[in-house]
Amino acid sequence: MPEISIGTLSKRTGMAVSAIRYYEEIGLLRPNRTASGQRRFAKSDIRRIAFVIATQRLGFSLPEIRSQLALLPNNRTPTVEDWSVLSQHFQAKINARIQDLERLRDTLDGCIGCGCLSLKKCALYNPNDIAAKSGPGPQFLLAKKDPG
Amino acid sequence: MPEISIGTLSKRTGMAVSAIRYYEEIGLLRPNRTASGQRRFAKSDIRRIAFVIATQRLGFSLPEIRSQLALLPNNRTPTVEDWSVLSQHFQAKINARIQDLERLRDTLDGCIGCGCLSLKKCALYNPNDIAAKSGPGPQFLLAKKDPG
DNA sequence: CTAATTCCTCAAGCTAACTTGAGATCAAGG
DNA sequence: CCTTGATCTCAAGTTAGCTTGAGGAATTAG
Repeated sequence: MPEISIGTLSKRTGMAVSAIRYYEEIGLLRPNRTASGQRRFAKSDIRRIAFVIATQRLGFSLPEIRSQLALLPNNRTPTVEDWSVLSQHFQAKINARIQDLERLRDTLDGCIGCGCLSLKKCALYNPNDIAAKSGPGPQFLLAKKDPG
Repeated sequence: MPEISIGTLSKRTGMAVSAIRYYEEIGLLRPNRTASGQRRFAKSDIRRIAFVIATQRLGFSLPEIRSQLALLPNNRTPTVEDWSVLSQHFQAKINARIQDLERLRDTLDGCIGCGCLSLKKCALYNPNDIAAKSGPGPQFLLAKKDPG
């Protein structure tokens, strides 16, 4: 059996069936269909979902991830080489994000701690100082810890 | 006049009036009221909102931020010293987050790039390697966090 | 063959962090 | 005094990333 059912894919990845169907809906996955209409996924979709999980945890949105996955060849099963290319992309993004945080950390004391919370000059409110990610809500969807 | 209106607060912080009202609703701000019911904010609420904006950009949720702001004295206007305490708290959290990202970056090549995307041993999917997050993503796979 | 399981679609619901709109009141300027 | 603009409350809408439920069909185990 070269192709797997949605339930199998769900068990292999830990991703809920409903989520997988949603991923198809937004174009992250493109399964085949049996004559009766059931989805049949390639085994390489396991890795595809794994990649989605991983990069989501890094704070990337599904549209962003989709555009990255679009770099994979769609006429054949992606090779290790193919995945490596995507890896490079995200390495760069992680590095940029680390630098943002470091700069932020270095200016925090001289910003929140001092009297400079004037909203004019403070580095914390200057959009250029932090990776400009569009959209409402929290800009950094990084791992969150306890509310302390 | 020692106290300011919601419109003034909005202009000073760049925060929408509707957002300020929402912040009151969830307990981030506790303005007084005039006899006719209009909100009157302390000038120190400008800094309070500034703090919310800054820490939100770091990826903290409003409940988390509220729990931090609760450390401020509520019987008097917070001093630079008071704010500095909060600053320390967030410095530690930023450092932890930077470390998470660095570990992630260091394992990414040996994870996405290689053949280890087996979901079993890969560091990217090991919850212990990354602080559990809330929000988007498969819920059961990612441990729920305390809601502040 | 029957029963249990899995799968299908479509619609609606959920959470966070707000925004928008309706309808009414309040405050300030001329 | 009257008009304009600011403010009020309350309800519903928005976006992302899903989950849940209804109602029905297909597949699999016994």
